Amino acid sequence: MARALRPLVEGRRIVRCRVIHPIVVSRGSRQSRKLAAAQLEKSLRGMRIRGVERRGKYLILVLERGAVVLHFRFDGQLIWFNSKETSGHVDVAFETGGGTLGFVDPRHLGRVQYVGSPEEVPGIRGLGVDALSKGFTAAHFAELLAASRKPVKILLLDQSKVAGIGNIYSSEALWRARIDPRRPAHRLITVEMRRLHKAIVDVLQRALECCLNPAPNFRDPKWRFQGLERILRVYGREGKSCRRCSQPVRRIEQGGRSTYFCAKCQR
DNA sequence: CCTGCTACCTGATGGC
DNA sequence: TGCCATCAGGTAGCAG
Repeated sequence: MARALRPLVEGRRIVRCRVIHPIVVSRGSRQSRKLAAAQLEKSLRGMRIRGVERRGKYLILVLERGAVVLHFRFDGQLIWFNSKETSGHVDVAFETGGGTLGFVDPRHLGRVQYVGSPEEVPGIRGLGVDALSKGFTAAHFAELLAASRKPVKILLLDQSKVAGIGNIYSSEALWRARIDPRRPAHRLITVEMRRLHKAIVDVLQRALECCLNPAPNFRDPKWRFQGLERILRVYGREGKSCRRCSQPVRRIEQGGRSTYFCAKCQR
């Protein structure tokens, strides 16, 4: 998202910001939502967008002064349109001279906020090492695993340990590394930790390549990252045969979320 | 401090 | 067709 968005918005000035559904700017009362919405609109008026950054699953529009922090949760997305008319389900519209960026989230679980610095957002301050950064080394990862008794799948989802791995890629990485998602993290042996580390990096990089070509078309109001299914080996394949050993893929619940794995070749 | 559970929202899907 | 239950790529806040 950050890479695709950069050429579209970098250097542009936000002429006006309109909050259409205040629920995405605050989870407080109706009153406090309205207040937060008004403050966001006021803070962004006339502000130039210097750059676009990503931290874990947060997207950040870096402004001349302060920043807009976006989180998409399950369904949030961005679209770009030319008119000022907000068609469809736009929650927040950022109008620039050359077009409007819309934050769209029909379920309203996503968040949009203006901050002086991204570090003010607790979720960002608390992020662990980013899975796509140089700091994510096998050695560091091994230390994290060794320090936790949680099931390894649950640990992978903990953004305060490693930032950027979600429910799909945690299942995918464990399948690639042939590790049972239920195993306590600290019980993995060194070669398994290294295998899992490589699997995480590989699966995220493949997904990234997939998402960048074809690049998302923000002008299509119902665009989605395409072709991700092509790289998925287990996620969502309950009952279908394992791509490695033909055993049926199982779905279990861990921490209230679905995990997919093969009980035969993941040990 | 850590851990596990639930609320937050709405739309799509599948069984009956 | 309509109705109901279930599921969804995530995180914050709470209790223990």
